[in-house]
Amino acid sequence: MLDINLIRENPEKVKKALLKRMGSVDFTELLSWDTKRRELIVETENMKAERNRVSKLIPSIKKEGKDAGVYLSAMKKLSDTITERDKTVSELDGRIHDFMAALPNIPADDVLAGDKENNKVVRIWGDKPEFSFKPKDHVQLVTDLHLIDYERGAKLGGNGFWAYRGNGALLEWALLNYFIETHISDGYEFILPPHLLTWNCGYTAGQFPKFEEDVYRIENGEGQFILPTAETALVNFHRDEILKEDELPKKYFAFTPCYRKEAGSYRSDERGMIRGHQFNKVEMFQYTVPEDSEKALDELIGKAEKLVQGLGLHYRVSKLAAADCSASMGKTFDIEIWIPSMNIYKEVSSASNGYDYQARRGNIRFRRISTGKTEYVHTLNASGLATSRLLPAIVEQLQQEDGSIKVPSVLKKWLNMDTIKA
RNA sequence: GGAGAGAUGGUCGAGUUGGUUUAAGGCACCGGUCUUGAAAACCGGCGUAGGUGCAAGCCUACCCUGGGUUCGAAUCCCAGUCUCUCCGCCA
Repeated sequence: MLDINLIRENPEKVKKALLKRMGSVDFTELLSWDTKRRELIVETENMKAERNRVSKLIPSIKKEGKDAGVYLSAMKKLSDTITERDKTVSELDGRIHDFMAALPNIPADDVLAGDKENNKVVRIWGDKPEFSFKPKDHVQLVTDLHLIDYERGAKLGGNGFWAYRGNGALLEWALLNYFIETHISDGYEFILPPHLLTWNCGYTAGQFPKFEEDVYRIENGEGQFILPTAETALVNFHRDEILKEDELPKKYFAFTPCYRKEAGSYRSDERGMIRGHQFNKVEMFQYTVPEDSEKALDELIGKAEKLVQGLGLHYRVSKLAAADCSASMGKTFDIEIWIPSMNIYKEVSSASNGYDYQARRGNIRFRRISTGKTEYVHTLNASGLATSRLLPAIVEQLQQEDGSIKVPSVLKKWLNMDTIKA
């Protein structure tokens, strides 16, 4: 949610910024609703003040034994008018709210306009592995090595699901442990949240109402949906709270599977486990004071990169153009990992600064010590990491001529073998 | 799933036969006086939001949520949510 004051005071500036990510922006109607609303509020509040004043007089009039009938009927009439005007105000409130709730975040000044094609590679780490033999693709590798069972996964969950088995499950579990251990030692608090969330959680995160179709909803539940990312849970952890300035930043991470409908997605060219309806992810999250959020974003990207580096995998970092960022986010960097067989870099982490956008939706504030006033916090999230693209990258980048996979040394604590063999 | 109890500002808590409570009071917290410093004591401040005003301020709303009754609702009525206790069922 944007601050409507920004639009009142400088509609052109906001419009210009939003046009970096949207086709068209028009505040004319919004501003007329807003003006009308404020006029009506002044009117009705004056009436309410009058009603309060007179109502307070009535007991003493009665006490004196006089007849208050004149006042009663006048106030009855006034109350009816107030009720009617209040209805109009709340209708306007609703319209304004719906309009505001549908607006995405304002892209940061240094974020380029346009969609994917304007994403900028800002860093490259390592080199594309060269093979002295004919490398296999990950679908073949994980199948040959019995790491992933696609057929039985689809038998159980339908198209877009797979099952980890044997060493594949161990490898997955080792990766998650590696992430978790790293985050704990960096001072992040481990959260295991509910996987079923209420509608409000989706709203605060900025996924609802616009992207309700992207999540699975529980048909016979109490209106919950299954989380598409742990971000949705973590951003709601402090919803409707006023935090203390000196307890910020709050640093959390969570492990959950992520469930996504991926309706209308480009699955056809993405074999294997590049895009599924369920994947595992460890998610980092920070609540910060506004002036520290850029620094926090750097920290999050750095942490995600360090995890990939630890695995010894070639990747690059891209700064996303405005329209490629999620609606709630003002700035996003993706860490993209090299998938040799596809000749392409695929996202394994997305690190974003939401600024105060989610905080406004979720009413998440802190009290500034120097002023005693409340302000909205900034919220940031970053995957650390998602495994569904990582595992293909690992098996493809670290495959050897005999078809086995070299196990990264950071994982040996949990996966006690040098290579994964058939 | 059943029964009971409850929900008031950061926290505890008064108010619940509707109208001198404009939500008392304690604690915590902040500022000040005193002190070499601290504590204690004393003085003052101290919920959130919307509107209006250059400002001081003023007005309005909010006592779990949403409706309703009334000139007037923390207080009465209806529906719901959550928490606690107990019982049942279940991994």
